[in-house]
Amino acid sequence: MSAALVVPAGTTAADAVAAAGLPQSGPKAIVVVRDADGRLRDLDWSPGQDADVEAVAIDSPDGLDVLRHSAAHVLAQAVQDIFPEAKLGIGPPIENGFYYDFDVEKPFQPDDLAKLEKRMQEIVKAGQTFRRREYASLDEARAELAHEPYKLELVDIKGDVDDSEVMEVGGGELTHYDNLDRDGKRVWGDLCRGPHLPTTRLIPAFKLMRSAAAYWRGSEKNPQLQRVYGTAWPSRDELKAYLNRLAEAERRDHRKLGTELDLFSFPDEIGSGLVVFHPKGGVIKREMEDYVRARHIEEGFQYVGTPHISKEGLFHTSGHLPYYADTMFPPMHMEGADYYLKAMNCPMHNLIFRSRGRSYRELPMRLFEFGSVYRYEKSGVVHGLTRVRGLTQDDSHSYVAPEDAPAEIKHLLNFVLSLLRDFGLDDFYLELSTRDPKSDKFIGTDEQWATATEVLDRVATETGLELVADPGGAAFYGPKISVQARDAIGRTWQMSTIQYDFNMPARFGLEFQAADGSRQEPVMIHSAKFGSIERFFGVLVEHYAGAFPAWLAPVQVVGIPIRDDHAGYLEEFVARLRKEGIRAEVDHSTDRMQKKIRTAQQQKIPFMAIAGDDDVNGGTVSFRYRDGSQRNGVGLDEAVAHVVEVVRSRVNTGPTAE
RNA sequence: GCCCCUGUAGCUCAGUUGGCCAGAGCACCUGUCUUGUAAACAGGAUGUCGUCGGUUCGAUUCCGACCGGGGGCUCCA
Repeated sequence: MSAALVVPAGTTAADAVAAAGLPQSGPKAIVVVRDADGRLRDLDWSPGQDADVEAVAIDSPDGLDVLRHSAAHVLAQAVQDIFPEAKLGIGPPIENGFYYDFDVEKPFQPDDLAKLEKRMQEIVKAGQTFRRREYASLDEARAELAHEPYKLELVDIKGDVDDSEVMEVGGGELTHYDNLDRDGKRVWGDLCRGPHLPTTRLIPAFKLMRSAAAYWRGSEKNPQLQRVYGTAWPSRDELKAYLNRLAEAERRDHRKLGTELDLFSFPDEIGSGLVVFHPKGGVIKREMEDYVRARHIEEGFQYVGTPHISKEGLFHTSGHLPYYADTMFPPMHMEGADYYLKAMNCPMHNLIFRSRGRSYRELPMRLFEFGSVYRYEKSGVVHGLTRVRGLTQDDSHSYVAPEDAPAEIKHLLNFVLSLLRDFGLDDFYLELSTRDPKSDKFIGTDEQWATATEVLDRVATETGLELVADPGGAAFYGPKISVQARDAIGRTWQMSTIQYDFNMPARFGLEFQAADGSRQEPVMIHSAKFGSIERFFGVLVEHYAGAFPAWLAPVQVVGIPIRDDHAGYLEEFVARLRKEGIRAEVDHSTDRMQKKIRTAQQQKIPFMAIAGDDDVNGGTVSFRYRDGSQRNGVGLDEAVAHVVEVVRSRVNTGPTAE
């Protein structure tokens, strides 16, 4: 981990690290130190007076950033070696790796990456030293960087880019890092605030991953640069482990599993981002919906239904149209009116609330439906089930008296967490999205935002879950809490959202009659539990790698006869299961039994029920589970009860004989 | 929307430096075999090589546009 050190005046941090006997190479190497002000310093830093510092190892979060940013420099050097005309953009560390942006004549091709990687290996092997150098003045920097237009731009705006992504400038001074070869000759250099590894040789394992275009400084008004992504790790084993994680994620890809398990497809004839569910996917989707619908009703929601299109006036009233017209499908003209496909359900629920006078006795009023909405997502962002153009929201709106809003939000938050747990996700954190006071995108008064944000913050904090701030991430009409869930391999997905809305009730003129006879405006709380059924479906496919819990599995039991003449016996068993609502079938294909087992394994069916002469004679079946474990010779009554028990319990693990 | 890559059988993928009938494995169909826990054997059918246009004696191959897919950027009520 980290160790406290003193760097005596006039000596270097490296001297102190060596004197303390800390590792200077290997997977725990100390690569920089943190000074008393929390600032990271290179190992060749030499303080003017004795300094207390903390040694930072390459495998710590800061150490990894230093490693990866140094690898980005090596990449940039390799690019300018091979493509001397390339102009440098920025090259920060990111999660698990780094990137560097370049302005080049021709975009990089896959073989270019191989060449660059090879050149990087040479640079790493050469053991170049990174050396910090401070510019005496802005003009000196400008003169030296005259041939690097993007760097020049950073020098000129250095005041307002002091953030984690722009490593080039910041910290109140302007510095440069030179790469020196073993003879001390300068071979390359880059504007950079640092810090860096002492030498390139401390980059133990890296790999270039891909290239892609990226807008300069993140704005689509700017030119696109070519970005090269790479990854770097303190050891070869960690690199290998990271690549294995990526391979595992690829194996779980819901688009691939969706085809293999015959769950859904995106027919070209329908259009990009529009999914059709096949029978097996339909079973899972229906189980999800049935369960969620039942749970909503238990929790006091009323199931409603609304159409897919509406005249445009409704979306003017709601305020959506001015903000989101370009992400809605264009209108259809009919009978002198413009009809829009709906992109959100709340306006229609408001109309249900407003359809007659409401009493305080009806509150909280909770309207819920699976509402199909259509959004014209840009062509470049449509992605499997996680980003589609037609989706079904499990959308609810709670109308409450303002003083009851905190209790309602708490109720909703507990509800969504319990629902997610029911589906096997149980590792969460919360995000609180608030408005950006500098943006004019948000409507409502400061007081309204303050009240709403305070309520959400308080309720979120009370859950005891980790709470992450997301400034500027709010919807235009109010702040929101979102629930982020970690899946089986540690990736996080934004699932549920809960939004406090003080705006739409006023726009729709919603009111209820209070106990004292006065008319009052309710607060509206939007909540989606899964966000979209399609997206949650995709997340579940990846979370379970296609091996759904028994209660969700499209086929729960497959009967496998040893010989054809055992099939009739299994048909009787399967008929008993079906009577209990179990999705069971017998494999009547001409394959041999081993092949049928293989097929059932590949289809990830939870229960295989095998029967041959022994089982028929004994009045039993033999279970083989998805994990390969077996329970042989189980009596038919017990076998039926066993399957029914596992399915009805909705357990999300197993089944197994273990 | 922008940049790059990509589109050959239901799936995974070869292939054609422009030329007779375009290939493999799996899946599918037929037959033989009748089998105790992840692939029996033999035979068979399968494609307007994404679409439209251009170049050419000739295009699945080269060029262009469009459509779909992938990776990013931007965006995400």
